[in-house]
Amino acid sequence: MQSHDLKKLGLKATLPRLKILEILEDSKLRHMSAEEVYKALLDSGEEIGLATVYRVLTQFESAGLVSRHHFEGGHSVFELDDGEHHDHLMCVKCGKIEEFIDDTIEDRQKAIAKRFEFEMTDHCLYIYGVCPACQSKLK
Amino acid sequence: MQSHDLKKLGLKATLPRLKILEILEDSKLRHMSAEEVYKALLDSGEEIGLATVYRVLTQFESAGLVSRHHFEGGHSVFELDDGEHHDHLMCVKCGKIEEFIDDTIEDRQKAIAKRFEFEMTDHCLYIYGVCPACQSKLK
DNA sequence: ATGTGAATGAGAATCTTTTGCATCAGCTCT
DNA sequence: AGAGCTGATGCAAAAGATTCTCATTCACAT
Ligand SMILES: [Mn+2]
Ligand SMILES: [Mn+2]
Ligand SMILES: [Zn+2]
Ligand SMILES: [Zn+2]
Repeated sequence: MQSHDLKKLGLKATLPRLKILEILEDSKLRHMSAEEVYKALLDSGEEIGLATVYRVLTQFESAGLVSRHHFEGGHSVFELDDGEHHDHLMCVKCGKIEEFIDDTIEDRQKAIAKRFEFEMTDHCLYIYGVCPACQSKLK
Repeated sequence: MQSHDLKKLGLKATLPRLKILEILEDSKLRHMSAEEVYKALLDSGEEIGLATVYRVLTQFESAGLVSRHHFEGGHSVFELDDGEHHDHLMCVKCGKIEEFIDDTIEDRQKAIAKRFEFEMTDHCLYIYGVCPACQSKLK
């Protein structure tokens, strides 16, 4: 992501915005809370306020650059949005997240929205469980 | 729900617990926030603290009497759990909620969990959209 | 009826997210 | 490059949701 990409979206290419994008692109965590982004910025030597992190992430969400999820527990996590929808599978023990898409499920969702005459705007599916690694640990 | 049902679950049949169950059973809202339960209690003349409402709802969740959902926005809403799983369709304009189950989707979810070797513990699907009533209003 | 441990109420505390406001920094136009 | 306008930032305060602390009360087995 380059500064002129931000400008195309009507957002000034400020240092906090560029750094936050950089964190989201480079972090091994694909899904980060605002706090995690904030800490990663500190670790990389940037003094950017937490309020700015929240503001920027929300702006990025509006611009379609990132998507926000509410996993069990309720608070927000963010990930870069490449335009391709996907759903999530999360380990309730260690928090590991797997991503998937299933066209059959996507189709059924559309059919259900149609049946209730809803104009679907969004949807999300979360599967929770215990990942292979955590299953082994429990034994 | 009777007091001996609570006792079976290892919960004393206290007035707050019985009243909260009553609210959940009688309210026309099937999905209520803790705050909404609290207000409903006040309206019905019960002086029950908000902290108790939170505690009791959490206990009921652990006991399997109610289930908790995090719709978009993140905070908790509760509903009586009759043991039958279902998913949700929510209007982003007015908050109206429709419930549904789709066996095809349920099967696909199991298959996905299996593919990733997760032991599935739970899952939830939220479809967001604009309900028929709100579509008309917008015109 | 009594005793004991569990449950409650009130408020303080915590956690996450948002907001107000003074200051600062991109960006556009010389 | 410089000036000015406007939006962006930092900090601290505020807000909203939920949990915790602790003194008091209550449910229920005895
Ligand atoms: Mn993802
Ligand atoms: Mn429901
Ligand atoms: Zn795990
Ligand atoms: Zn509606």
